[in-house]
Amino acid sequence: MGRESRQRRRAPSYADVARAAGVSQTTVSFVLNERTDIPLLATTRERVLSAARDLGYRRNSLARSLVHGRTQTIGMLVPQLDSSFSAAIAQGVQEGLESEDYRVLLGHARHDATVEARQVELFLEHRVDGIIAVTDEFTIEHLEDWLQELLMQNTPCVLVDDSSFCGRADCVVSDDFHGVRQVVEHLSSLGHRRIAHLAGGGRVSSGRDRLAAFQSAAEDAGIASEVVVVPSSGYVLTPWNSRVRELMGRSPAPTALFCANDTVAAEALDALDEMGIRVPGDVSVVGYAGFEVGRALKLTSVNQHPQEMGRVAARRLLDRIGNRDLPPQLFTLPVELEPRRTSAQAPN
Amino acid sequence: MGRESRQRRRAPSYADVARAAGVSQTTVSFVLNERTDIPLLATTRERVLSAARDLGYRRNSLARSLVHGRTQTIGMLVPQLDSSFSAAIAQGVQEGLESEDYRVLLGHARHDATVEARQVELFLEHRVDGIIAVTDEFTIEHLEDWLQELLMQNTPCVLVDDSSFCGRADCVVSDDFHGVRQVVEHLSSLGHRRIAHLAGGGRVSSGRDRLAAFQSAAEDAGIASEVVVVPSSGYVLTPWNSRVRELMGRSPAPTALFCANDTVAAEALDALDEMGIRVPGDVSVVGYAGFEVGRALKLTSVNQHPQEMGRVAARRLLDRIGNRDLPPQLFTLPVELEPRRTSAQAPN
DNA sequence: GTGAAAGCGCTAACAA
DNA sequence: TTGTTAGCGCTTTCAC
Repeated sequence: MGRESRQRRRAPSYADVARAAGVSQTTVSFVLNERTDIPLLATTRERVLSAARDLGYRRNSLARSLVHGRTQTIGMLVPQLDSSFSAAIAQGVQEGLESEDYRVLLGHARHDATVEARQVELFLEHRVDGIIAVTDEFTIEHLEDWLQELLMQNTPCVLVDDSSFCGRADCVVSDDFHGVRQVVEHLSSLGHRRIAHLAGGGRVSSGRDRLAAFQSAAEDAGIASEVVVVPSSGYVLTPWNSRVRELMGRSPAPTALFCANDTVAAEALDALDEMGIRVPGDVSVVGYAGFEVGRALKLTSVNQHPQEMGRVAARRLLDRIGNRDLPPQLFTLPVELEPRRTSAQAPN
Repeated sequence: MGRESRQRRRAPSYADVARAAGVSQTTVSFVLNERTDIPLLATTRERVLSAARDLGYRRNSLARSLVHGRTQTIGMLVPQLDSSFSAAIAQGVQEGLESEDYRVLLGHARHDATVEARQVELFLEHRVDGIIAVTDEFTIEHLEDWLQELLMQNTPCVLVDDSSFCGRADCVVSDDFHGVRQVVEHLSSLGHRRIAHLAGGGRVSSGRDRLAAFQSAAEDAGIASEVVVVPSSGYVLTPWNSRVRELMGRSPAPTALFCANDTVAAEALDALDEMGIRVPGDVSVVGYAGFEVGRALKLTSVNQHPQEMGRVAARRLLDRIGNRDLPPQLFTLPVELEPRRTSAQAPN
């Protein structure tokens, strides 16, 4: 048990197996890859297999990839993992890939465009077969920089949660238009007219889409003149608490708050609680795209299906890897309003 | 623009750069790897660099890894990503790796031991430099199968969230002993004696530790004879709702519920709400290790730091990759009770 | 200062 | 039915 024994010894290679079985490397390759197109003596097959087993042979996918020019690996870029949204997408991607044997390289951009670009670079150095990128409000403006290059060199690529590039790359998004519309119709049918929309960021397409959908739905409901939009603060964290206080101090105050996402909704609920305003008695609150949080708070909210988005993205990426000439496509996944406890008939 | 142009053309290699610069591949290698130990004419350096730039050369890490016998890649095994716990660990791992340029291969076991083993196999075929595995109640019994092999071949490996193997492998866990103790002391200091513990699974070490800690803390608080432990159902989803109903129907009923995790706590809150029992007026509820959910519900709970666990695991793995002879170590990270709105003075 | 050549572990023509 | 050989893109020893 000298120091040697603690080193990881070189893993056995075809050469070792070949020597042990008394055949050539080619034969080893044929046997271990189960090449049915090649006729092989059952006895040689056996000899090779048992030699491989005895030596504890394990295929080396690096060498394989080098030869094939294909890594059976995709890169998955996420803005952050500790958000249930990205995490669910990541989970869906893995599920979509599961049947094929594909590996996933994970790149975590932590909302930083430089890190993001570096991760893409690492993916490319690794010669991934394709990339799935979950877009991010904070880096979307720099997406073009690297996406451009991917498209030029025709590297398969699917963008999730933003449709800005839908003519040039595959995109998978939620149907925010109908999601928002359902919210407005829900509130409107409960008699709400003074609806305030605490809006998300306008940089990512989903933010813009939701805002546009809100306004269009308000018009169709004939309440466009009474709704109010509270924009987010752009690059700094929005102080929703004070916004809500200001909003509810108006007269007439809104009877419903439609929040851009469930985190905002949670903050709004806190503010209302502090002000002694009852939900849904005095004011209704609707969230958007929350998972655990929305459910835990029994928040009326729009359910998105991030896991499904991930699955769709993965399937599409595989298709595109198979045929790089597919035209770019936009996948719009349905969402649905789930009324829970925070919305009710408008007061008065 | 024939079909050719749509194919991904072979990426430029050293051979191409060498030809363009009129030097040998060796020189290209020296220049592009910034080998300061090799004396090189500034002019050749320039020629090589500009040729590389012109051709859009990008290093091929597969080939590199093959030569070096090192991939600068680690495998990260998670039971599932759509739980904020694993996701936060994953995030921490990435952060811990960030300074070095390491890649992360993601393996998602979806609570299935077969899938898990397969992912480990994929990691090994990819010749990862090490593995970080987040343990899982549902597969822990089969962990031994593959861990054994990793240890034998001395592949660096760090286990997160279970200490069962702490003598044989590096483990990173939360200090559940003190976490639970803080809960019992908190409740006890509020006058609670009849505390019910809705326990987690006993398969993973953290489950067992929490239970043991609960009982020991109850003894120290002199309330051991009054506490009650409600075990989970083992392999099926525990119907906590009915358990809580049964529990609160007893006489005397407990005045505090200590839940194994925040999801259980959320279910308990629902059940209590349905029964018209007020929290924390009639009964206090304490959760454990929740993040978004616990915070959103304003649940008194014990905060763990999964992100920090991931960081520690990553640092340790890097250390061990650097020196495989380190003795296995157990890292126990602090946790702290955060009293929020669901715990209060015991009634009467 | 720079290059030729061998080799990392595998695959695939082409021979035999 | 199996072996020989070249080559994937890179690093490195050893010459020049």
